[in-house]
Amino acid sequence: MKITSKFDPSKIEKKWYQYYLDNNLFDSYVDPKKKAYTILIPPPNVTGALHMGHMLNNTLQDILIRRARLLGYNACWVPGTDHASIATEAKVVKWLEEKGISKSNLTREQFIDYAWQWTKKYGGKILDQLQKIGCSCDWKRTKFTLDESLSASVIDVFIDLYNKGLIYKGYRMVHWDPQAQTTLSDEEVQYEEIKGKLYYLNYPIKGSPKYLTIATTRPETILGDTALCVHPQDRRYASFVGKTAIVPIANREIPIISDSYVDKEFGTGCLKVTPAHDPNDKELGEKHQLEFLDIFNQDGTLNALGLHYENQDRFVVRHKIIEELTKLGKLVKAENYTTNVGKSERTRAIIEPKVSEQWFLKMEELAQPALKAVLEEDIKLYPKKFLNTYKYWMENIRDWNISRQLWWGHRIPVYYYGKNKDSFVVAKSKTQALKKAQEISKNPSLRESDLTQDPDVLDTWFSSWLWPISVFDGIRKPQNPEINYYYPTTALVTGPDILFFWVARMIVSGFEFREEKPFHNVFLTGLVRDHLGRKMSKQLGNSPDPNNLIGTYGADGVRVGLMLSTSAGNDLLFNEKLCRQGKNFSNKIWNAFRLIKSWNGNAITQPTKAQLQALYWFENRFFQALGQINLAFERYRISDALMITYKLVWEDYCSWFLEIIKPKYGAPISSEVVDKVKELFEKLIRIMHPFMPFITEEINSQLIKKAPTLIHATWPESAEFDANCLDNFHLVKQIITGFRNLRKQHNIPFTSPLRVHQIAPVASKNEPLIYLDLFGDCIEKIGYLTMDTSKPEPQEGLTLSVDTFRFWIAHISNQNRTPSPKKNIGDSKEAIRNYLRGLIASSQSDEEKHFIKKTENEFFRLHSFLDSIESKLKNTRFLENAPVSIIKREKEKKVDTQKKIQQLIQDIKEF
RNA sequence: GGGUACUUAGCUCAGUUUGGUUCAGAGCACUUGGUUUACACCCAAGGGGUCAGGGGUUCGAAUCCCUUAGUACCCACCA
Repeated sequence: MKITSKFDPSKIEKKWYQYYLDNNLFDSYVDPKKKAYTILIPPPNVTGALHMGHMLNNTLQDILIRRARLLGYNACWVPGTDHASIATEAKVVKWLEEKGISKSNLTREQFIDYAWQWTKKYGGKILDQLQKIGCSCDWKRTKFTLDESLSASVIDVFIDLYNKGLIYKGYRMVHWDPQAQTTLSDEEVQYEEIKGKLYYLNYPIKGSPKYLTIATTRPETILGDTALCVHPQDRRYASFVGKTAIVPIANREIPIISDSYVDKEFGTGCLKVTPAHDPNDKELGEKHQLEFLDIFNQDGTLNALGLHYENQDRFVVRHKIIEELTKLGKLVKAENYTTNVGKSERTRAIIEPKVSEQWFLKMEELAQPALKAVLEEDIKLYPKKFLNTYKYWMENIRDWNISRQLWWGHRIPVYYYGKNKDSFVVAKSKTQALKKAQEISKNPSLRESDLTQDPDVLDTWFSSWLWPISVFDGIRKPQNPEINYYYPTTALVTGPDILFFWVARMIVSGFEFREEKPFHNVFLTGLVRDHLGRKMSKQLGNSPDPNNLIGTYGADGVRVGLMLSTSAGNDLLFNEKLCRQGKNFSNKIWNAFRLIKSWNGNAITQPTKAQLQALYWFENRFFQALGQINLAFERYRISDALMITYKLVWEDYCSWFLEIIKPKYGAPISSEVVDKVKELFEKLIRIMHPFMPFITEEINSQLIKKAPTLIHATWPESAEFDANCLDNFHLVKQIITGFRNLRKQHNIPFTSPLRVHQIAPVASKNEPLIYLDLFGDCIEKIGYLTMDTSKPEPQEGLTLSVDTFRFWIAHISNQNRTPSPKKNIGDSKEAIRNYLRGLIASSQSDEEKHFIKKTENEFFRLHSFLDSIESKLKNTRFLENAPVSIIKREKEKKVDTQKKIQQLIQDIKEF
């Protein structure tokens, strides 16, 4: 591959992903010798297209799984998709409509057939997209919730729970989605504030000229009214209780009852009761044994009870009925009113509360172990703040409505054999059902054709709550080695929006069917929002296309961009700029690689002191950072781990370390140094690999090849580090930065940029502790800073070469004004001050005086800066803790630094 | 209506468990200077914050307590 300065990720991404697949590198097999690290993908909807939320989730999972692999675990990431009954069925219906086929003209079998066609054609695309961002799933294990084994598990579980008496059939006020024509669970309903009207209507009283006024937001439901209700202590209405009111339009007679449920303050204090269409009214209705009048068809139009409004939509009727009531003089007034209206999460249709017959799962008992496990932190939630919400929900859990009036999904294994609603059996198959039915009904002449299976399917979550068990076929085969090995899984990574839908229920099922938690850790990511804080949605069009992102920034770049902004558990305000940062980082790494690769080390050249020093320092810095990274991973603070890595690589490795190591152009470099530099780089590559699998893999293949691929590599081992050395280097940085700052302030022009070419502190007390050649090629122009601690006596400040000082002056003024005196005026502060005063005294103009004064200030500023760090530096010994081998070589190669400095000073003088 | 959090630099967020050696931090953005031979997708330097407002406890508060304001999420939904 041709090396270019700009890193082009597209080719290597394809190349490496294909290589991984061809060599089955993501596969995992039961291996008792290794510890398992298991992650199950939260199965995306089979209809789904990859969106930013998936990108975030799955990148996190991939980072965890790749790191686990490096740590030597048997890492297993199981992918798969969810059949998502409502969402998929809706899509299939739409697809068929486009083809001119109506669902109502199809038999169930035909429809299911089409649904499978659709699924096979368009479904599961999302898994291909996951491959593009580098997800290292064990693709051979890919599961679908409608797979045979998973479906069979669902049916087994239904039967089991039914036999335990936990599943029952009941009439409930359910959320009815008139568009999808199915019930929804509480969780599938979203409330929205809608501006509507509160209508005040008069109900005549039978046998009296008086009337009662009620307030309602839903006037169309008056046709289903079966009572009026007032508060028992409400004196205004006491005389009405027990009388009969007449429903306008319908002219039906209904009782006037009293119940303390009614709020005297709201509206008129008089409530119309519609038991079939309001959850609270339903309770009132049951309590007072009122009639239930269901006035709606399944599609939200009115039925025969709607009289002349039959077959008209509920919202159309609302307007018409108000017109009619106005004509009849029953409408008192209409106030503007804001009300919360429930909408279907899937179809956005306004929910109709409806009493209907449904299957339920009793939850209270089941929830107990699941509650306990989380409260006792047997299962850990990250971040912890979700614990309270979880607790509250589990303590107030309601029975789970598990039936859905759809075709796409797991059909409820209930078979009716008689006309009576209770004449049913629960069985795995029709054949078995027949046997049972024959036994129970004591009617051996029953035939299969006499059996009708319940038309409903199960809630999608009723299959996905078994996911951790059923992907390893642990429901049907509890002793399956697979499930015993991989279960409980290590971590679950998902969004907090499905904490109850899914996470809580998986915990419940885990304890119920395996008596063991399904996972150790739950990592809840934030929701992905745009940079304005809005949710990403198709309507807003603010969700970037992942494919484009990958194309523009590379998979590694996008991964880094996403991870940079995911502080644990907070929503993520996604900004494409972050991907650019990720891409820039890739490029930086690539160029560091190019630099290192270009070095041809030779055995003759000796390492410089600065190089040895830098090697020693960076190694320690690496281990410091590694410890921090490991800790961040343990706490699931992935973005922290990445940021530490990012700074380690960019700042420490590239900006400081490589700049010190780098020889002057064309100068030789010791092969020993090159080897060590590569070795350190290779360590960095390994810790970067989980974040940026592709670029690291490519570099590994070109540079070191220690392991055939990074899938085979190991995570670097932790080690103690020399904190003292890090402190010392920090000081060196401060000095250098200080000088750069001064240079910048004085706008001193340089023909070449400022670099640190030498940092050569040495061990012996008899040598200058540190000297900095700050200016590389421009050495003759600037000179040196020396800090000479060879003198036993404590010094006043640091020794600064006067020639250096002169040079400063020269440059601060301008090129023409190089000071003439070349005599040594002494290095002490006093001497310099005297010298300056002399200059001021003899200066010709005010301008020059001013200039010198200014220079003096600057000089002493520099001086006090150096003073401030001098005390710290005095006792610093950079090599004190260096490995013996380095010290040895250091001694062998010892240069008389002082001599060298004097030589250089001499050079400057001559200049 | 009930509950849980949150408010720190222009932006996104660490730091609050256990008050004091990270106490005012990071990344990005910004300003200035710079094409050198890894990288301008770059290098170097710099500016920026009464830690939401107010009060209290303390020798000492971003951190603990009270209070006000604002924001987010969860739960329940009143006709």
